[in-house]
Amino acid sequence: MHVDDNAPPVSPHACMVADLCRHIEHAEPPPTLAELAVKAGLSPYHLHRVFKAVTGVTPSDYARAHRARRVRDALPGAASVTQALLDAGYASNSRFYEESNEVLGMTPTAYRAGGAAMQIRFAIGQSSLGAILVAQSTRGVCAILLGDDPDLLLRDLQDRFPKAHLIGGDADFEQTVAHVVGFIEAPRIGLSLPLDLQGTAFQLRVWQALRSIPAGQTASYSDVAQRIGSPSAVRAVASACAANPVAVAVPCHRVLRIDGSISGYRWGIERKRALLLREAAAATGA
DNA sequence: GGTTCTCTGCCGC
DNA sequence: GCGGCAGAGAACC
Repeated sequence: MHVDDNAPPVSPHACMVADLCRHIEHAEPPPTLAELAVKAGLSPYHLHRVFKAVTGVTPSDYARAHRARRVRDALPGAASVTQALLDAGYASNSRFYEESNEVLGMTPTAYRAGGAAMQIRFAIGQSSLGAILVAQSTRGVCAILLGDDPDLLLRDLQDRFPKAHLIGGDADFEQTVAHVVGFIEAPRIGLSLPLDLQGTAFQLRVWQALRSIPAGQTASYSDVAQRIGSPSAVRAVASACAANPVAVAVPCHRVLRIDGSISGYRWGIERKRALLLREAAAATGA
């Protein structure tokens, strides 16, 4: 997938951390910090910091998130809830139920019943920035995608929600799209629709921070990293921006390089430039 | 309730 | 860039 127009070069650290992530995913009891340190050839202290700087989360957070993902994947097809969570690596039933609300946003049984067949309405329209796809789950807007080719936008939506039941061409929903297009043309008015954002804990923190940047203002990636309390996680912030599923509603276009130059944009750098120009004009004029 | 592991601020090389 | 300590907190038994 095309994520960043000019992604920074991959550092040796990033490669090493990527290896460790794969190791965490495959090891059966999750590896301890000390074990990971041996594998990386670093001290546990330093490894911990490096890992967090690259990914934005600690190794144990990463392991927890991966375990949670495994349950989510296993739950819909599992023989029982208990079987699914034991398979995913939870030691016991009670351990999982303690955090199930955080992991699933609902009880495990409800998730198993309804989560897999999540219904998503979508429509594709045109805005001054080109083609736009808006999608909405029962909880809120879950995707706003921009591009040149409507077919590619639809394929992107399918990739993001492979198990969902996608419903297009709904007349009622066209109104919602018109609403979102209006918001794209004038972001300052705000989007009065609820968002349904799915992401890792770290991504959600970043997206929340982005939403606090008002139209007409910008921030650097390290500003955002500081704002969420992980000042060294600059690269991870950039990745989270690139993973933003709702263009403009989570204003990742307001994040610039530290020297103020425009860095990459998931939906094309020209769109980022256009959005920023428009917002700056609205801020000074009128 | 004690132990072990995790996490972070601070410092030294 | 890297290692290590101190001390607090969470997880585990």
